This record gives sequence, C-alpha cells and structure tokens, in this order.
Amino acid sequence: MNERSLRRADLAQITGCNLETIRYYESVNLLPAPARTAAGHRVYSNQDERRLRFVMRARELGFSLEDIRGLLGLGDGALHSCAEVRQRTEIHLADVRTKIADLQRIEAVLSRTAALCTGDDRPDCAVLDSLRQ
Amino acid sequence: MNERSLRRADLAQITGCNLETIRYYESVNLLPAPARTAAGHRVYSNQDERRLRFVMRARELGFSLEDIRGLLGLGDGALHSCAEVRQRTEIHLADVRTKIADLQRIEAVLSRTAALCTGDDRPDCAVLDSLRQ
DNA sequence: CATACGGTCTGTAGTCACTACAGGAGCAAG
DNA sequence: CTTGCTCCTGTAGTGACTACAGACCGTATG
Repeated sequence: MNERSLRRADLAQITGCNLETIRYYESVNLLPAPARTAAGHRVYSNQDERRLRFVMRARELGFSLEDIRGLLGLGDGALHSCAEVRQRTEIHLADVRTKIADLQRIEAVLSRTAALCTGDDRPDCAVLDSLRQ
Repeated sequence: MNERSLRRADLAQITGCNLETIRYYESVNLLPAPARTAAGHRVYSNQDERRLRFVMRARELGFSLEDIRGLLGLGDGALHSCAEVRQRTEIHLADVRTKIADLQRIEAVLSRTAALCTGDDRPDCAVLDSLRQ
C-alpha cells in the first residue's frame, strides 16, 4: 500500500487538475478538508486523490458540481440507490442529447452560410446577410 | 415605413429577448444607447430592433458577445471584410464541431454505463463504478 | 547561518452571459 | 387620488472556475 502524502501542487500535477481548482472544490464541499502539516499546509492522501479523480471524471462527462455532490452521496440531493443514480444519469443524458442536436443545427447553418462567402475584401458578406436576414 | 417607437418591454415582447438582457446588451456596447423620453425612459426604433435581432441570431448560433462585436464592426476586433468574417465563422465552426464530438463521446459513455444499471434499490451502481474506474 | 527563491496560505476579484432584485420615479386607468 | 404597472439605476447573484495580492514557510546554496 504505497500511501503517499501529496502537497497541493503534487496532486495537481498527477491528476492534471488546476492548482486553484483543488482548493475551490474543497471550498464547495466536493473534496473533504485534507490533513494539514504543523504549519497549516494541506497534505493529501491516496483517498483524496481518488476522490478528486472521481470528480474530474464526472466533470468530463458533463455532470454539474451539484450532480456530482449527489453522486458522491453529499448534501440534500444525495443519491443513495442505483435507481436514483440511474435516473440522474438519464436526465443528464437527455440534456447532452439536446445539446448535440442544437449544435448540429448550428453547425449546419454555419457551414452552409460560410460556404457562400466570397472570401474577398469586399464588405458585403453572406454570413452577415444571413444574420440580418 | 411604419416607424414604431417601442418601450423596453415592447421590444422584449416582440423579439422574445429577456427584458434585462436588453439593458445588459446596451451596457456592454452591443446595442447603441437608445433615444429617451423627457422622463428618461428608453425609446427604441426599428433600427434598434433590427440590431437586437442580429445579436440574438448570432447568439443562437453560439457566437460570443466578443465575436458579435466583431461581426457588428465594433471595437478592436472589428471585422471589415467578408474574408475576415468568414475566417471568424470558420474558427467558430471548428469550435462547434469539437463540442459536438466531445458531447457524442460523453453520450456514448453515459448511455453505455446507464444501460448497465440494475435500477434497483441497492447502493452499488454501474455508473458510480465507472466513475471510480 | 543568512539569504534567495519558490511553494503555500488566506481572502478576494475577475471571467462570461446573463438574471434578479431593491428602492425610487413616472404614468395611465378607474 | 389612489392603485398598480412599467420604468429607472445600481448592484448582487449564478456556475465553475481562474488569478492575484500579500503574508508566511521551507529548502538549497553561498
């Protein structure tokens, strides 16, 4: 059990998380207050590292910090059963699918209008025309 | 030429823009300061309405307010030629495509793990397991 | 042993694009 | 004339960070 103790910069480095974001997550109760040295410097355990990685992966999947609090079993919206977690995930999934559809519509409009651009130095422009309608 | 003069609430109503957002756009120089009544109430012209609609359509397409300032020919990043507008659009389009790809990856992971959920009352859960790795 | 340099601490401000609210003034209908 | 709505300004809140100021700490080097 290689139990390491990490300083904040070390934790940031091995996880790829921004230094300040670690302190921020602690301040919003996503990470527990870590151990401290006599001088008050934070010392992180392997468990702290696992917890941070959990939060980071959930963020990568687009869960909000509030969602993650739920997934971690924290706060009012704590999700205690698989059924609750699944429901929260389905809601988030629906949201992701909506965003994809919206962006695909945007992509279609943008690529269509950009293709109409002459790309020369004149000030009249197909993109601006389409925005003016 | 039915030149109307609109109060802020009227403009909000016919464009579908939030009331406060109109004032916000003025404060960040996306909309020009409108005419005022003797008592200091804002009065919007048809041109003001067209300008707001331009901003709203550009927002719907995901352009940032800074981008829109460029498209409107305002500020430091004013885009004066079709070529410049096209380039800005291509950059934005690339960004949209990246977001779509990211969300599709997220969608795949979420739908795969959600499908593994038993959905019962037990606390062990496929989604949480995948977040823990 | 002194000093320089970097890391850490706290609290706070800035970012983006809004959104909401407090507290006051104006205006039209009943 | 009063009620109720809109409007005004300025400011604070949102989410998820990111950055900075000013003080403290810890280690490597001369």
